[in-house]
Amino acid sequence: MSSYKEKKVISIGIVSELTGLSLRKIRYYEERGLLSPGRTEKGGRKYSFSDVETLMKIAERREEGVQTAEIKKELVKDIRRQKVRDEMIKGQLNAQFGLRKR
Amino acid sequence: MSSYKEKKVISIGIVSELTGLSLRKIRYYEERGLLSPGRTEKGGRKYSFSDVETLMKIAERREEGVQTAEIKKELVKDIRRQKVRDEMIKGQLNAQFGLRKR
DNA sequence: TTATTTATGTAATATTATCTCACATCACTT
DNA sequence: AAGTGATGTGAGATAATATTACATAAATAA
Repeated sequence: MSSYKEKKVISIGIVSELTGLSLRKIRYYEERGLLSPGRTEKGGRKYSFSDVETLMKIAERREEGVQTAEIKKELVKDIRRQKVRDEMIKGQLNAQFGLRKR
Repeated sequence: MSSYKEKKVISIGIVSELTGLSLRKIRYYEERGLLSPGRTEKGGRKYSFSDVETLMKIAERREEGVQTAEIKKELVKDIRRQKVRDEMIKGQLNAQFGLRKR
């Protein structure tokens, strides 16, 4: 949940370096709803490593000519898939350890 | 090695929020050699989550009245211990998988 | 084809963040 | 008493980021 990967702590300049994307693009993808960074009190954007990964996926798909609206759908699907995966893992763990008498 | 935890991507303001330490303190501990953040091209400090954890250790020890010179020694020891642990894990993995014929 | 929309760049201006350096202070330690 | 350690605060300079607007080429739709 609150792993390092999900923590919103990276400023947009660093994200730009990490991804190779321009500030403009990063902000635009947000505008289109493909990701939602956190905000500092004064309005600064804060990204997680997970956001960075999302941006790299976006970049890849954009290079393939896919529009942001389409990419957005894909990302939503990704998230759903991830959720299912999480549930399965939780289920496995539960089956293994959760109900065990001791 | 280059895990999220070690990547230097967090600016000093966010580190301050995360740790509750003043900017002054964070810079001072660096001056005393207790940690070494990365730098951007223009001179901005960049910290990793690992650095943040180190700072929290420092804060704890400072509250206990321990001086920075002493804390520094402790941190060096911590690092050595961590190194030993890493080597052991590497050894285990190697014994399990490394030399196996296939 | 013409009109729209998408995706991006760029410029302007304002605000916020960070840097370094210096000076002050207070609590300890010599 | 003097020195050292730890921190606060202020000044001045530079860098980073925010928002808004205008421009535009390429893709899509009408």
